[in-house]
Amino acid sequence: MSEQGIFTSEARHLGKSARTRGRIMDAAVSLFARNGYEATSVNEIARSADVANGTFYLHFKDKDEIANAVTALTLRLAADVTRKISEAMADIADPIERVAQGTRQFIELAASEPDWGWAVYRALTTLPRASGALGGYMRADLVRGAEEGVFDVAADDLVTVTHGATLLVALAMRLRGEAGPEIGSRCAELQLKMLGAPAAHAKRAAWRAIEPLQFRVGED
Amino acid sequence: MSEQGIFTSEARHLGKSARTRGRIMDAAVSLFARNGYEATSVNEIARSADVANGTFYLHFKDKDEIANAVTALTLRLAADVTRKISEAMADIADPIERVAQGTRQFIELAASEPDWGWAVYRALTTLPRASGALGGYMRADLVRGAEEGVFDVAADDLVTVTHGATLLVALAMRLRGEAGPEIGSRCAELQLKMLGAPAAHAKRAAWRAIEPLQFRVGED
Amino acid sequence: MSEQGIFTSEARHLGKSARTRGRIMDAAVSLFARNGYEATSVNEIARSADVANGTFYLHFKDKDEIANAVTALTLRLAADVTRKISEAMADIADPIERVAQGTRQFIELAASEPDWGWAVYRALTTLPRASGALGGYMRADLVRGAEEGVFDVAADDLVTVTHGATLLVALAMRLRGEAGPEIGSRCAELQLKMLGAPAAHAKRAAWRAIEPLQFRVGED
Amino acid sequence: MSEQGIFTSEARHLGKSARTRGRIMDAAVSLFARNGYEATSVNEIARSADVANGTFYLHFKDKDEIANAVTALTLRLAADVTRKISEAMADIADPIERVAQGTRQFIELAASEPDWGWAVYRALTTLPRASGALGGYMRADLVRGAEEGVFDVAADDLVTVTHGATLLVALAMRLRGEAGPEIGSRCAELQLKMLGAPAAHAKRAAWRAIEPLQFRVGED
DNA sequence: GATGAATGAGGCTTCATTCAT
DNA sequence: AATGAATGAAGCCTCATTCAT
Repeated sequence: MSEQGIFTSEARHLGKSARTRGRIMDAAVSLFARNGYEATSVNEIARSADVANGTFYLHFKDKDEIANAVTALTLRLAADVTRKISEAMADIADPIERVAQGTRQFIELAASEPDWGWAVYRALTTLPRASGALGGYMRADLVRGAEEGVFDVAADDLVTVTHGATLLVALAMRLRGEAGPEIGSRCAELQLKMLGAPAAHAKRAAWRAIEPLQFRVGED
Repeated sequence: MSEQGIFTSEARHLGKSARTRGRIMDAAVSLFARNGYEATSVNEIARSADVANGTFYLHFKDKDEIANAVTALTLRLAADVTRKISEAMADIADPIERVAQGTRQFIELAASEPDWGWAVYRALTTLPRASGALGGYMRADLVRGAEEGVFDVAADDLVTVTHGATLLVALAMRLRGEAGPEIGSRCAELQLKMLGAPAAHAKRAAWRAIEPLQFRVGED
Repeated sequence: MSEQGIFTSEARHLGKSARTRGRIMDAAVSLFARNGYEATSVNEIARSADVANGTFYLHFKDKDEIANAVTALTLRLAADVTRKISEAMADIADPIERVAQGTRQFIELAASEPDWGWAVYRALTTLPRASGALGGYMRADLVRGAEEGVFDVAADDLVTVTHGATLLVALAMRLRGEAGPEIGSRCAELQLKMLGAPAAHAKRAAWRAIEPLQFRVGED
Repeated sequence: MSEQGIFTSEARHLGKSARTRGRIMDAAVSLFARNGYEATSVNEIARSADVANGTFYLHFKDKDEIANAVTALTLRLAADVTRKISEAMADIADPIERVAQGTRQFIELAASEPDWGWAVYRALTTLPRASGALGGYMRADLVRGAEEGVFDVAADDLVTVTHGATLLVALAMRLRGEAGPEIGSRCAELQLKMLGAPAAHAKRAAWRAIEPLQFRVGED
């Protein structure tokens, strides 16, 4: 099971057709993330999914449709992940702690599932609008922090997108192997300072020991 | 002269061949920035540059080569710009003031030359390594600030790339018309807070009235 | 029963397999007539017949076979129709009256069953040899008329095919809705004049009131 | 020169590009006429024209465009031919003689240039509207005959289309080699009788010795 | 140097046909 | 008998690249 792709695993309880579709999606996610949409051919996806090229079109109307499907699923999984991270922090009220934990857990989760991590990275990087879909839970903490006066900026577009971009920079370094787990802490610290959180408090929250979450991406 | 593209103007003192090459580069920059590398065909570039398609290959070995040339020139021009911005601030010593001015001038310059702005955006966004090439002058201020103790973080990769990404977020909003000139100030403020500059000082520097620079991108 | 296709009804007393085959043929007739052989896909036929695409191949070796089967059945039904029209005119001896009635009844029958009408039109139009198969009963009247001296031309190929083509021109106009029931009379008049029948006699026969036949295409 | 296709010859004085286009058109005319539009592939056309498949698209936007071009040129040539036939009969006033000559000359001309003959046959057979484009000169004689009272039917749609269909039946037999030059006379006789011309006059006109026209299809 | 016609590999997509269930 | 997922050849078209002028 652990050898399966993120997206195949969603379909593992379903029929054969759904599993084939999942294999194709997995192949597409990986290729799109590695080479981009344009540079990835349908035949390449099919070959990588070990199906005939015609089979692709049994499951997707055209190349556009799989791109949309991949993006939608990527974002849905990302939203699931942020929701679960948020739920796991249900007992934490302090927005500073929440932002710090959220950023760090998200990065580590992505690091543990690099295909998905790159898919998220590419989706957020390529489709500017994607951040909106994902950012829900993340932005909630920024809004709350602003309301409570712990942050000194409103959670408008510039701030939320910059906040997200900061996370993505760290995420990419982590995925590329240019940084270890501490990058999450450093990134969180930058984010919190940018938001206007008190430096000492930010540092403490960002570097506090945390325990990794106990779920995997794509789990139901 | 003002009707010429950014890159043609570089070649205006050179021979006819160099001018043709410049026209092709200009066309490519604009098309790559607007539609991306894959979606831009060589014939389209040639047509847009008003040359026969075969002419393209007199000046560039293949499509890859022009992509590299475009990127290199984009980055060189970007470096020129940051150098000139830096020179224009020769009498400003305070790193906080320098970062604020640098960010704001860069964004406004890009806004006044959107083709170039998008080219820079795309280059920095697509090629992660590009930030290194560009960041030289910008990073110098981060380094100096760290040394002088005005900033509380070292200018390492995470910090400089995040610093750059923050600028890019604002730049994109400006180019898309989603924000006006004030976005530069807001962006600079976020950057400075992230770097650990005192909030009051940061705000003052970011919002101080400035006068636009008196040069154009691509001028020698 | 009246909702069934022309060809299904042929199979209504037979086993399930034959009925499925009939449904497939009905779908094919209609699609071939509407869109042509090449533009009609096997999957489309199967879908339109409400069977799985694989089922098609239980009943037909390949796409060619159903085309032949459809053509053969179309022509057989057309022959049935002309036979029945001929039988209904058993008490009419005058070849002029028989040609006039035959043409008019044929056109109106086709108009009342447009799917079949188009199938016949297409079969006769596409396959030049088809006219031979169909023309049996019609030609008989031409032959008899020539023998009796009411027509002044022998019923050779040119004459019979032209006779048929004349009918087809009128049939198409009728099916397209460009003409009403009177087109049968006008067509018959042209045919009879072409055959050399006396003009007055031809006109009288062509325009005499007739009563529609009391059977439906495909009835046994 | 006599080895060239009908359409190439139109381009023989033009540049290389026009000649290539002509070769492609010639190949397409022949293949469309032999196998039909759907059953003819672009690659087949290119191969038959001795060009690379990509070359096709230098000259035609898509397969549809060449079909239209072929049809348009076919009809234009057909109109040219009927015009020239009409001009060659400038000194003949009698509509009966004109119809007879027109039909016979048209068939013999087509027989002498079978590729063009088949193209015309297919165009008129496949595109019902095509007869309008072509029929101009032919219909003029029917109209005149009706006005002068030599024919007893008005030249409406049914009559003109049937008139044309009659010609096409004979044309096909001639092209298929199923009939010799006399088919023109026989066809013309049928047409004239259908139109109500006096039988003796019709026969005389249809069988009168004629001399073949002195021009070739596609000549300027 | 410049032109633009020509090339052919390769991409997207359809569809007749097969096969495991 | 029936299903419907899977196959892969083939069709349409684009485009990077070459070449004769």
